[in-house]
Amino acid sequence: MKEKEDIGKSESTEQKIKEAARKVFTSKGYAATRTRDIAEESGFNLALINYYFRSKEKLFEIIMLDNLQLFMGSIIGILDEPATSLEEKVDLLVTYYVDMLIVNPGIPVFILNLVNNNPEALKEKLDRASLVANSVFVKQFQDLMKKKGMNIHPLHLFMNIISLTVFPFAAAPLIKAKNGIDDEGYKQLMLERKKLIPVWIKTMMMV
Amino acid sequence: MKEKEDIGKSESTEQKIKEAARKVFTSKGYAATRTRDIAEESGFNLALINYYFRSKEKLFEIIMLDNLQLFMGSIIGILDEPATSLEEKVDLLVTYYVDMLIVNPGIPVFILNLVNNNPEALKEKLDRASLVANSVFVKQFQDLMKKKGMNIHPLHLFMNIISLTVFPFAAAPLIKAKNGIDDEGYKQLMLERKKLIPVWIKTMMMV
DNA sequence: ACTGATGTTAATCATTTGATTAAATCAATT
DNA sequence: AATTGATTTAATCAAATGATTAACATCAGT
Repeated sequence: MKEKEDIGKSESTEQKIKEAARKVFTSKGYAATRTRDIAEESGFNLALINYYFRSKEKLFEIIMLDNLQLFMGSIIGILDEPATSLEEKVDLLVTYYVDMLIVNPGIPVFILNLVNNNPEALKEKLDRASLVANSVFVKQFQDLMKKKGMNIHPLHLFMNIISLTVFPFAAAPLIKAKNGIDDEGYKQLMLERKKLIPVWIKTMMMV
Repeated sequence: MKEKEDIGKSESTEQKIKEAARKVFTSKGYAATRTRDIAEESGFNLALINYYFRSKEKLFEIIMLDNLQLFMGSIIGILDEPATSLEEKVDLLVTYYVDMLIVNPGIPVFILNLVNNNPEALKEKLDRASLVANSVFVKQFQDLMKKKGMNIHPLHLFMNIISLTVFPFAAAPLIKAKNGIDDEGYKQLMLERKKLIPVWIKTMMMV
């Protein structure tokens, strides 16, 4: 039969095209990438990308799901784990994002574009999990708030963690340019933040 | 090619086209907007946008400069003011951004795209001011650090303020969708943050 | 070697899209 | 009313772009 899902198959070409697509789509977004860009980046002919993937849109969908998984896939697992403390969860979140974004710096802007221009396309992709609202993470934070006699919306805590961690990657080119910092220097700043952000979060929200 | 720079001329139409362009460019970005979109949004014919502005690119440049001004124009003035204290500067920054972004929620993603896809186009626009590095703001923070016996890079302070303030606007559609919050509810959250962020910043960085 | 399936390419098509042109309309001035 | 210049439009062009086609190449199984 056909069976393309077999074993080694043509891993090579299809994978190379997908890699090229990932690179171009992630850095330039859907509208600005030409299928010819992907062809060139992959080193193959234009028609090949339509041979393996049916269309530009289909190929984009695949890359989009990959990137979504990268950006949101690990959150639920961390937030809903009963065995870790609130502080450990903060550490895990920040560590995951910093390490992942150092390797994939284009993800934040890609996701933000997606979210702002394709709100309906996202709905189906992420409505299955209530995520933050009913998580162990939120319960732990609410317990802490009660104990401390404070009253901060859990969403603020979550927003603060993600903001402090993700935004500096999204704005990296601007901050680097205006402060004359090179790639390596900026990476060091981000690694510094990996240690600092959990401390800051604890200081600011948990007294 | 006569004198179009004359007097009152047709304020109306030109301004309407610019408004339409601002709206479409800001929400969809350069590549995804068709000049026909702008024509439709403005209610005028396609050819009009080329009659008033020479080309799509020229028109975009104008909108881009407006948005850049909106996003960065007020920072220097705040950071370099000798008459305000460090804490007052934090208040002013957060207040400016929250109020401005409630009215212009599309600005952050627009700027982030610009910065990530047109790094060279930005260079000339913002190299004239060292901005953060030599500002009164940084000096005041360094004085504080010395007094407290601490040692945090001033860039972290600046990043933290902007991250906490701006990111929740960039990610708004995602956060709203996942938490079932409507526009008005989200606006209230942001107004809450306007008060909270300065408190948090002081707590986390100034002990 | 032959055959058929799979992989790859150059050439081409149809549509979209930024831009131009020429004509029509309008407003102010004579 | 006629003239003139500014504004606005419909029609069209040329280039870019996503997709298709048809021919060619490669290779596994016979």
